[in-house]
Parts: sequence; structure tokens; C-alpha cells
Amino acid sequence: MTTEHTPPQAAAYHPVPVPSVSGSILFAGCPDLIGTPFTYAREEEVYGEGEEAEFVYKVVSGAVRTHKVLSDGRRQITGFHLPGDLFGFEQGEAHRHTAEALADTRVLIFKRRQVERAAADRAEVACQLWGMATNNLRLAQDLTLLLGRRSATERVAAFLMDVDERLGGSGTFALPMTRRDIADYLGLTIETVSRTLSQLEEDGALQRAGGRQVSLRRAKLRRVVED
Amino acid sequence: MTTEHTPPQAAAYHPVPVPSVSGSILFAGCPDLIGTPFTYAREEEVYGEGEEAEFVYKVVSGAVRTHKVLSDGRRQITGFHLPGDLFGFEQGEAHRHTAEALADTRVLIFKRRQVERAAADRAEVACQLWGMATNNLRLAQDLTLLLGRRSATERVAAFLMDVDERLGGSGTFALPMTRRDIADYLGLTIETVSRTLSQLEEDGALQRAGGRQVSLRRAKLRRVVED
DNA sequence: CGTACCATTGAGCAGATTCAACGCAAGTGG
DNA sequence: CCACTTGCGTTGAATCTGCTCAATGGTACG
Repeated sequence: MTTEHTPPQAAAYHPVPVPSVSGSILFAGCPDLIGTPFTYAREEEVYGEGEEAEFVYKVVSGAVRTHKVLSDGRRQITGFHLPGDLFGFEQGEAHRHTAEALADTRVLIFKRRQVERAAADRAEVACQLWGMATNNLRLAQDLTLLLGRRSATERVAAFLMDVDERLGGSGTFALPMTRRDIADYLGLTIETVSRTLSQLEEDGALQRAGGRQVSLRRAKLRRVVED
Repeated sequence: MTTEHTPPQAAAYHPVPVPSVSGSILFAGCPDLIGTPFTYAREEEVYGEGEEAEFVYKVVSGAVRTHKVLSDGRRQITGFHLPGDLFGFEQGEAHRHTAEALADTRVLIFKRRQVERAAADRAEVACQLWGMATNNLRLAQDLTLLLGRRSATERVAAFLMDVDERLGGSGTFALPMTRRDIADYLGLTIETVSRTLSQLEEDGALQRAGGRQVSLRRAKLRRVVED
């Protein structure tokens, strides 16, 4: 383990309104489950594949990616976790992914055993966790369709619309991840992602400024994915 | 809805030992949740995308596939459900996939509301459902890695080993699905699947007999996927 | 024995990758 | 403050994997 989880250094609390995070309480009906604030620096590992799954995490600010790697270096990112998202749950004792912070990130840490105990005691909590898992399953299956049956252009367009929505839906935002991350999420190469973005811009489906900043023409992009 | 779920016509019960199905009870600790036996013919639809998710299902014998389709006909199969597997759960009121029987299939049907009520009442049941969903999530993420980062040969080899394992692990079995189903699961075309099987046979990684029947050389196949 | 469906095989093509060069912006150290 | 380095992103050319289109073979079923 590269990072120590204790003590959580009482991360300076900023009373900044963070989207879709209601506080440090995991479940509305369960005030005894309080998370411990913690921070990770950009590119820092939260946990590694194979490590014991001792904690679960809720993103407060920043962003986290979870991925798997093959022995020859090929990488597949299975999810980006933005503020409000919960991640780190596993079936079994070990983490099956590696999790890393995309940017400086604040999270709340919960003891997995404690959450499991709460679930075992209170059906309400278990149902919430069940719902969360089912929801993540839906997202994973949507990604499956994307990777299995969509072209590079469709993947990038769908990705942009997804990120926009999760970031508030204004249509203008800075991508929180690099081209490499995008490529490894969409099952493409960075060159293809770059070329596709250029093509979409040429087609008037978006405008770029300084690499990360994009401004979407949602109607045009929607026509690209069109399912 | 193309099929009526009532009455279940008391499907002729064959006392054949079916792998990993312990009986008609969904949860060990919950004998009040009894499933109703039902059968579907080969290629028959169990439920369609967009339909109200009224029931959940447990496979007794046969096999079921769940898939999504794009408007232009491209199809992605997100899962094959073999004896012992549970399917049909959704977050929200509507099914997000279509489910069809691969072969003549016997299932147990449970009222979704009833299962949900049991989960809300008994934390033990909810935890089991949570665990099941988490497990399905793991499978979906494994498929994600397969679709995003593996070659056609690796996909087919991994698929064969997976089916073998789920069918008992003898190394010799009949594939319960067509080439089209395999292709739509692996994000390939039927031609590529066929060519890949021919290639694997030529390399001595398997033997074929009559289209569906295969006999795996597990060691060689394992070397192909090698992660 | 014919029909229909499934699977295999071949030839040519296309979309995405690989390999490589280059531009740009942000550090870093002299 | 500037030279140098480093990382990220873009673009071009050549290559290749897997797809499309097409023909043929095999098997089950009426």
C-alpha cells in the first residue's frame, strides 16, 4: 500500500457547496455511519488491485478512476467517480481494480466492515446498497454496449455527453481527465480520441480551447450517437 | 408482451439432476419466497426492453440471453444466464434489456414486488441481493475489459473457457448458443468468430465436431488469454 | 428430397492502430 | 530570465485487424 489511511489528517474543511453531496453522512436514515474526510493528490493511488478491501469511499470533490491492467500494459478504465459517487465495494476480500485520483481529491472514508454490519442490521441500508450496486451494473452494461458495438466517433460523442451531464449539464466544461484516460475508458488509442475530437470540432459538434476545455453543441452530438 | 405468465401450466417436472439449483426456494433463509415453475421455448422472449419489470427469474434448465439493440440493428448481448442464475432485476420500473431463451428453458418466476418486500423486511435477504448485484457487476466489468482491450482471438478463447467453467469444467461440451449470439456477446461478427475457431483448432487449442460441440485444450487456451 | 438455417471460407475494404514527428505549455535549474 | 526538459496533445503515413460482401458446404426438419 502506497498511502496510509490513518490518521486522516483532519483535511481542512471548506464550506464550499459541492454538487450532490449532502454532507458527511452516507445514508439519510443512518446517522451512525459517518465518513472520515481524507484527501488524495493528483495521480495518487487510493487502492491497488489485489489489496484487501478494508475501506469504501465517497467522492466529495475532485475525481477518481478505477481500472484494470493486463500484463502487457493494456489498460481498461471501468469507471470515473465524480463528486457524490461511492466506490470501492467488492464481493470478496480483495479489490479487483486499482483506484487513483485524477486530480487532487477529497473523499469520505468508511470502514467496509462497519458498512456491512449496518447493512446486516438494517434492511433499509442493505436495500440502498443493493440499489447502488444495481445502478452501477446498469452503467457497466451501457459501457459494454458502447465498447462492443459503437464506432470511435459514437464513443467519443457519447462520452462527452455523459461527462457533461454528470458535471451539471451546462454544455461547457473542462474534461477532468487526460486523453490517455479517455482512450483507456473508451477502448481506443489517444491518437484516435484526438483525431475524433478534431473531426467533431470540424463538423461543428463542439469547440475546444486549450486541450481540456470543451463546449458542446448538444443537438449535433446527439445526432451522432442516435440509438 | 408476447407471452402470458399465468397460469404456469405446471411444466412437466423431470427429476434430472440440474447443476447448482437446490430447489424452488430462492433464498435459503426465506422459505416464504417460492418461485412458480414456467417454461419458455427456444427463441421465445421472456421480457422486452421497456416493459414493466414485474417478475424476476431463476434459470432451472436451458439458457437465457439478455441484450440491447441499437436502432440500426447492432446488438450487444450483456449476459448469458445458465442454470442457477438469477436475472431480471432492474433499478427503476422498466426492463432495460430484452431477455430471450436460447433453448427450451425452465425457470422459476418470482414477483418482483414480493422479493423487494422480503428485502425491505429482512436485511439478510437484502444483503443476498446486494451480493448478487455486486457479483453481476464484477462480471460486467470483466466483459468491459474483454471488449475494450482484447483481440478477437483472446475474446473467443476467454469465452470458451468461461462457458466451459460454467458448464461444469469438463473441457468438452456443446455450446448452447449460435455463432451470432457469440459474436454479439464478444463484439465481433459471426465470420470473425468462425475464422477464429478455425484458427484455434488449427493451432491445436481445441477440437470441433458438428458446429456446436467443442473439446478444449485448456492449457493452450490459457496461454492465449494470458493476463 | 427440397428447403431453410447455420456455419465456414475467400476476396477486398475500411476503420482504427502503430510508428513517428512536431507543437505547445509548464516546470526546473543554471 | 533563458535554456532545457518533460508531459500532453495533435497530425501524418503506413499497416493491420476485423468487417463487408459473396459464395459454398453442412445439417436438421418437414
